Amino acid sequence: MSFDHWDEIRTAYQVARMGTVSGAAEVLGVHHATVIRHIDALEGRLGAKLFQRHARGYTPTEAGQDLLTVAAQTDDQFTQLAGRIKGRGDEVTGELIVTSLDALSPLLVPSIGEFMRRHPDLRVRLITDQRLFRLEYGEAHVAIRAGKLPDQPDNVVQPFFTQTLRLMASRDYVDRFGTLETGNVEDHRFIGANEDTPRAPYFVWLNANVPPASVYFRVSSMKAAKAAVQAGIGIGFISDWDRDGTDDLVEVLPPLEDWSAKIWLVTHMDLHRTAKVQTFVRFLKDQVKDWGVALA
Amino acid sequence: MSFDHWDEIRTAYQVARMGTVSGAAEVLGVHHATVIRHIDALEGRLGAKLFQRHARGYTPTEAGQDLLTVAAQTDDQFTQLAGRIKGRGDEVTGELIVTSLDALSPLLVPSIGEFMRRHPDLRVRLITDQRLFRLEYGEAHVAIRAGKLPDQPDNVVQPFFTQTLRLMASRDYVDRFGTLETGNVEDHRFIGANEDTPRAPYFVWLNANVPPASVYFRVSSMKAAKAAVQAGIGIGFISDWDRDGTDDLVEVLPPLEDWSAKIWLVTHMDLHRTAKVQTFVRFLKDQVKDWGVALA
DNA sequence: GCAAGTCTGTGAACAGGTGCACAAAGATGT
DNA sequence: ACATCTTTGTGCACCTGTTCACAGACTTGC
Repeated sequence: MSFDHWDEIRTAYQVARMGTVSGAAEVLGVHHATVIRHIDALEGRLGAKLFQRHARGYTPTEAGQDLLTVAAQTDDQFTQLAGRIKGRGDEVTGELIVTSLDALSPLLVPSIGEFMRRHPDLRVRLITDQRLFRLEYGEAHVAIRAGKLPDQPDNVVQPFFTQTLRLMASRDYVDRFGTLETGNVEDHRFIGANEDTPRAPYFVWLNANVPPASVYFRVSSMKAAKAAVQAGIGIGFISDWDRDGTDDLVEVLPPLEDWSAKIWLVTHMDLHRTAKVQTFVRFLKDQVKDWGVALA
Repeated sequence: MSFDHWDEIRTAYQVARMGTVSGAAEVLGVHHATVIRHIDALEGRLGAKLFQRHARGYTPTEAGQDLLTVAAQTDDQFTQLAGRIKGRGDEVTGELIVTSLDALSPLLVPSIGEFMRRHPDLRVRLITDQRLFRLEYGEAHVAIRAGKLPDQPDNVVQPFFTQTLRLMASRDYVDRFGTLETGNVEDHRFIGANEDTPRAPYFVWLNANVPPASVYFRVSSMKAAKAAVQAGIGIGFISDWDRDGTDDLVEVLPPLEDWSAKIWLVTHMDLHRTAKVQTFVRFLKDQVKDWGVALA
């Protein structure tokens, strides 16, 4: 159906360009006997003469000239392709796919915006989905993951920062129920997670230390949890970096070690070395300082 | 500068198309180990990863997708090229270059016109030049030659027809000088060739049998010779097929064997088998019957 | 959850292609 | 007209790249 040996076309192309087998052989860096054999094989395969042989060299026939023009285009496109691929490693363009926890979006998105301002040719796709996106299938370039250190062999994992949380309630709630320091756990109303076996360490702590009966409100996102706390529904976890509209809230217990969650920056081994991923990862780790969170 | 191994791009193309090394190997008709080595070599040469390897196969990276689109175009163009080259052998299109003696143009051109009417896609270039065009350099597809049988090894030569000539003069001339049958050669006025050593057999005969003093008019073309005869300048050769405006001329001597010139149809070995050349040559030999000339 | 199937990956035997040396033929320059 | 140079063409030794066989890892169906 389609051609079997593209190299032979390349050889024939150089012969047509140079006009001689010897010249083509020198350009191609092979012996002239090889060139002759390539041409013979190609002609045999096509069932048509591509060149007229004479003592001064090879002159292309009609078919040979046709091949010349086609192969010239191909050569052009391949050189351009090679240039693009080689060059692409050094520039930050194209698409960057980042998968992250939705909870971190308020933190992450402004930083990504700043990154895009520095690299105008970059298109970004931020995926915050329940399901785990697999870097090895090329579904994402960079993943921001929480929890235990992933042990995927092809992934290069580096610590991003440590997310510490504050257990808070509204001033209104404290007026009615007091803080945890003053009262019993059983007398309080907690905001928990929908999942029975949550992976977040603070919810693990909650499951372990708070009876289910005291959990009056269960949510799926940190955003909902924060809103619930602000509404005075109960005691809930709020990220330490989330200072927006938390002035009216009070900490009902000093932070515990058990609540802190390590956040990891994960890239695929193959993509980690590329400039696009590298600069993005470095930029993100720089931003951490401005976020006012604990470094990992 | 440009790519060294086009076959590797072809391999990578199939891998990108199929998604797996094994699938590509089957399509390419090689072992899958070969495919892996090609990809590895190509990636090493480009300095960039083209695919992400995982247990379900190879998924192309950004660079791999770029290669996919480029190589798809290439594959298309190569298949089209092969189709054109293979098909070209069966059809009579493109350009047909014929080199001939200018003297035969009045005979040849109408026939070529008829041939072109049968093959509308054919463009023809008729070269009637002093210098000999060399078929082995692809300068012409078909050559019409006179004289001795050429012995070029790569040329396939076949007899076309035998050009016989008539030695004629105007009625007016005969009234003044008589014919050759009635008078001496020395008393006549001949029309000869400019060249000292003419290749045409009838001029060779003229040189041998007519003293230079009797040659009063020398020309470079048969057309000029005919005009000279018609003007009553002297005795000259006119092709036997040339009946146009020769009614007022009289033959001053019956045709001799020495005057006849064999006309050859010459093609290059490589091109002789092609349908374009074949049909043209056959058509020409058919036309000979209508020309009213002696078959060779 | 286990087994079958599919995929990638790698070291060793093998073979097809490559390079080499030499020959022949035509072109070129003196 | 001769010698020199360039070019194509070919048989043989060698080496690169291919095939083969096997292993390992993951996916998938039962």
